[in-house]
Amino acid sequence: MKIGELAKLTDCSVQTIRYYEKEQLMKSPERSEGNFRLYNKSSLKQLMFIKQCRTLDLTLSEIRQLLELQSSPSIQCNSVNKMIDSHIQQVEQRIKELNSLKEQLNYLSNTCSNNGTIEQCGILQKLTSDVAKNV
Amino acid sequence: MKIGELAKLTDCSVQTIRYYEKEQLMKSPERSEGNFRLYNKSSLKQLMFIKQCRTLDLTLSEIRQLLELQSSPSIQCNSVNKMIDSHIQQVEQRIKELNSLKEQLNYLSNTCSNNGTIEQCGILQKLTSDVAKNV
DNA sequence: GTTGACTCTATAGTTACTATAGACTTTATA
DNA sequence: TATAAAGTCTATAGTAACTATAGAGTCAAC
Ligand SMILES: [Zn+2]
Ligand SMILES: [Zn+2]
Ligand SMILES: [Zn+2]
Ligand SMILES: [Zn+2]
Repeated sequence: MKIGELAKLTDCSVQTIRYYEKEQLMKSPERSEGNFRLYNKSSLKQLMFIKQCRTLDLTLSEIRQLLELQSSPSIQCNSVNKMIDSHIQQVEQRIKELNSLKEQLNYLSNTCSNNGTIEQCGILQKLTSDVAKNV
Repeated sequence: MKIGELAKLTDCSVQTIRYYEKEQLMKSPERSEGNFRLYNKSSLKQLMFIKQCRTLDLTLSEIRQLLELQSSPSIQCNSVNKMIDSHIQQVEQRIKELNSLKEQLNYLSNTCSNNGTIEQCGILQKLTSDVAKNV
């Protein structure tokens, strides 16, 4: 199949597929006589694996590592574990941050009566006075 | 004060301050005879305001809008409100996403006994079989 | 008068794409 | 068969918000 079909099947953009190839996440496929990329089922699997990893927010570099590991099936897998666990921690950390952010934003939002002028706006006043506090 | 002192006071990097100036978030300060930037208390306030907004994850473009609004104190403030409320929604959305991500990652993590080989690794198997499922 | 710390501008790199431009190939239609 | 449309090719630049570097100039102290 040509790149456009692969793109549709995987819900990736054509450019993204070419990008993954350039970044060595996808093997360079064969080419047709007219120099078009030709993919097969194995390419499809490869790309779906990458996509799956991306939905888990693994970086391209981490995915590259996983792909490398897969090519040495008899070594220990604890590095895979470490990677996933460190991700979980990062995600947890980010959730904490965002929850605190949400609180702050809600607090700010409540200080605005929503029918006054910029000058009277509690949000801007709060943003400015927090500044003063911090200095 | 010179840029290094401002950087220390605000816990920003020198490059970031210059970057904010280039991006028109900070006014271009006066210069010394030797062409060094010279800042005052007002610059300090400005930068702290920006920093405060950044900790709330406002984009530089949004901060620029806020700064512009502040210079017309008598217009309505509802646009400020809209901006903040739309942020809150985005943050909530992201928290949801991350929670679901965390679940998936935890599930993956549990499928690894942590003392086998790559070939036996439940994580990689799961990542690959999820792929198959999606196709 | 020279060392060292600081500053200056301009430029490139980061991440994971996305969006062009300009040329070529293939498919569909008249 | 001619041509138009759709798809593909490479190469390059843009995105956000910085960060890092090179190479040169400034300033204070010893
Ligand atoms: Zn990671
Ligand atoms: Zn308001
Ligand atoms: Zn926003
Ligand atoms: Zn494992």
